[in-house]
Amino acid sequence: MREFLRTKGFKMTPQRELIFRAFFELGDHVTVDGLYEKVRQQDRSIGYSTVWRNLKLICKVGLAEEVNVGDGVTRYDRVTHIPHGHLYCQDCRSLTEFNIEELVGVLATVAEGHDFHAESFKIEIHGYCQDCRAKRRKRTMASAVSTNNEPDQSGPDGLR
Amino acid sequence: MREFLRTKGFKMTPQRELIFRAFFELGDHVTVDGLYEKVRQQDRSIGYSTVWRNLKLICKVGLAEEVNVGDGVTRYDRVTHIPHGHLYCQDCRSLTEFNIEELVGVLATVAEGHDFHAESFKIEIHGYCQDCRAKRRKRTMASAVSTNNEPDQSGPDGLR
DNA sequence: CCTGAAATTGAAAGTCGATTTCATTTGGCC
DNA sequence: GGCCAAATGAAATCGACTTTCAATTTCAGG
Repeated sequence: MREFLRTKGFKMTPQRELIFRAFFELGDHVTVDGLYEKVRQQDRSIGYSTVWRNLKLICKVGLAEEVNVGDGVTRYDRVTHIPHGHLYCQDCRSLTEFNIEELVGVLATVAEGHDFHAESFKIEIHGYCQDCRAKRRKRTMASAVSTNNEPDQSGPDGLR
Repeated sequence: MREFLRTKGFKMTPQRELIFRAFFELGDHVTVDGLYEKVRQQDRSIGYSTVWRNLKLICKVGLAEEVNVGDGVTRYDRVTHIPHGHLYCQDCRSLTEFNIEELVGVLATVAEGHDFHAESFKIEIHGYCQDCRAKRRKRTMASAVSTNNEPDQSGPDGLR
């Protein structure tokens, strides 16, 4: 790794070493905060910005890429070269991957048809995962008439 | 419209009237700033938060939905019921729609296979539109050896 | 082993769009 | 008309980044 970075003009530091290691241990869909937490367990002195910068660096050297499902938090995936989409649970915010090799062909055709130069494809299915549905059922069950947990039936100005 | 809102417990106001009208005139992919600009041309006294709240309201009553391509700005689309994906130009940030009726079936199957309750599908093709590619070619052409416009070949710490 | 330029780090400050607060002003049903 | 919840506008706040800056560290070369 040190060697790999050196060839790209970057130096290795203890912090970087730790951050890279932690990133690959955590696997996919890592958030800056998540990685920061993890890294801090080993070294309380590492700053948030250092973690952030190194996550960006990992992307820059091509080992990861940002994933943005539109919930305001950027996640980082290891680059795999196997095109995949994401199942995004709107409840627990977890991501699950699924293969989309058969779909990229269709999308490539669509792009072509619009004289658009495609760089990447993004496919997401938003909804509720098995676990959260189960929890929700239980919760609703428990509170018979209940304090509504669900759909935003709030009145005017009850935006949000 | 007034009637439609009333049944949902909302009142009509001159500002709301204006904002709703402007939203439907602008068409798809409207941003808060964009709508604010438009609305302000008619009434300089309307505040940004009023525009924002009404855009949210339009979503709440089911007439629009948020579109988030991960560039930090939320756009609003009129709800159509015709499933569509977006071609997103990374240069000019424009959105173009394309039909995905044939793909939702595949995605529904994927979700099922993961015991995931799908609520919505999101399909995006990120890349460069025809126009921007043309402009880019011209620009590159003009500056022979040039000041590089392209790929981030910046050195260390040149994150961004 | 030294050196010095360049890269890196950590804390703090700054961005920027989204969202909320709050005092005040309506809208619409009696 | 009068009431009261809903709506508005300005300003403050939030939160996830992103940058700044002074101090520290790395490592290519002597």
